[in-house]
Amino acid sequence: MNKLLAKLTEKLKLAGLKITPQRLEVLNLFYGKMLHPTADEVWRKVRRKFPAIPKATVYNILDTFVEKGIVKVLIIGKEMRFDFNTSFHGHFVCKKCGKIYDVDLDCVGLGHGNLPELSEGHKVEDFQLNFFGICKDCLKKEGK
Amino acid sequence: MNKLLAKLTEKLKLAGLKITPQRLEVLNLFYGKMLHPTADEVWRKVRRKFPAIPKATVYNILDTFVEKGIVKVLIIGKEMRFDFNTSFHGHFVCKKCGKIYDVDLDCVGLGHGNLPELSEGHKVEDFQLNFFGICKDCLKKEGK
DNA sequence: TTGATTGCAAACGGTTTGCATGGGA
DNA sequence: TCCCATGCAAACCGTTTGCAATCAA
Repeated sequence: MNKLLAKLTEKLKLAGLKITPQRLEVLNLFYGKMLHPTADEVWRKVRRKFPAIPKATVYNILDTFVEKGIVKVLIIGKEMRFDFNTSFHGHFVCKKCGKIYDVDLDCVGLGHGNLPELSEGHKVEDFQLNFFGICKDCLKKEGK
Repeated sequence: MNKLLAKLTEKLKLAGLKITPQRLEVLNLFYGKMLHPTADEVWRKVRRKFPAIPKATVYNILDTFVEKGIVKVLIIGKEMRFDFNTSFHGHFVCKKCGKIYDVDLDCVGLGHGNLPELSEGHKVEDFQLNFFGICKDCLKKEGK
């Protein structure tokens, strides 16, 4: 656990950010976990340790992280979410249970930072790919 | 031009919607054109013909069209936009000029309604793919 | 005529802003 | 000490809601 904190502290230092308990807590709660929280969800969890923390501060922390490339913004439906996994990957959103999964993009040739050539001639630097459908677990429950 | 109006009228009838001048005007302004307006942009254009139309009515019309499958919702950055081209295609957003282009997805095997098999086992029914980078026109201007 | 659609105003909620206070380097 | 970050309150703005008036069928 101390090892984790040391790692997260290092993460902040590398980004040129000051080490604050609030920032460490946000990282501690979500870093390396494949969750995709909204700002509100982050706020609710952080409040367990900092009951009086304003939502604006959480937005502040998250915005800073996005700016420094520690997290990525993710728009699912009409919601802004935060992705603490910054590697190249896609997302699958289950229409039934609403869960969001990370998905590997080798199947469409977009894995590991591989960028496509578009026939239109634009220079691609980044992309966001969201799939929608029924997830593995919900398929099982349906018995199909 | 009358022929176009007839076609748009037919479009509404097929969707089981009443023919109103406001709905026809929205379609007339955007149907078949590869634009990706925000609700505000639609409102501004419709106001030229209906100066007193409230924004809520435009939202109403657009929501109805989405429900009936005449247009698709598109979230680019943090903005909700409307896509009057409902065929399977992706979007390219230029970081320089902000323009949004439709792009063909054959290059990643996702053209013409072709859906991928994900290794994770989820059943894909739909997807949304946005590319970000520098567009053809801006590349030219940069002389690269 | 009748229910759907429009016009209008007010509410709503997630996000942003401004500024005083406090804490890390 | 000096900023940067936090805490707090209020503003902001795109979107939604409720309801009366109007219009297409």
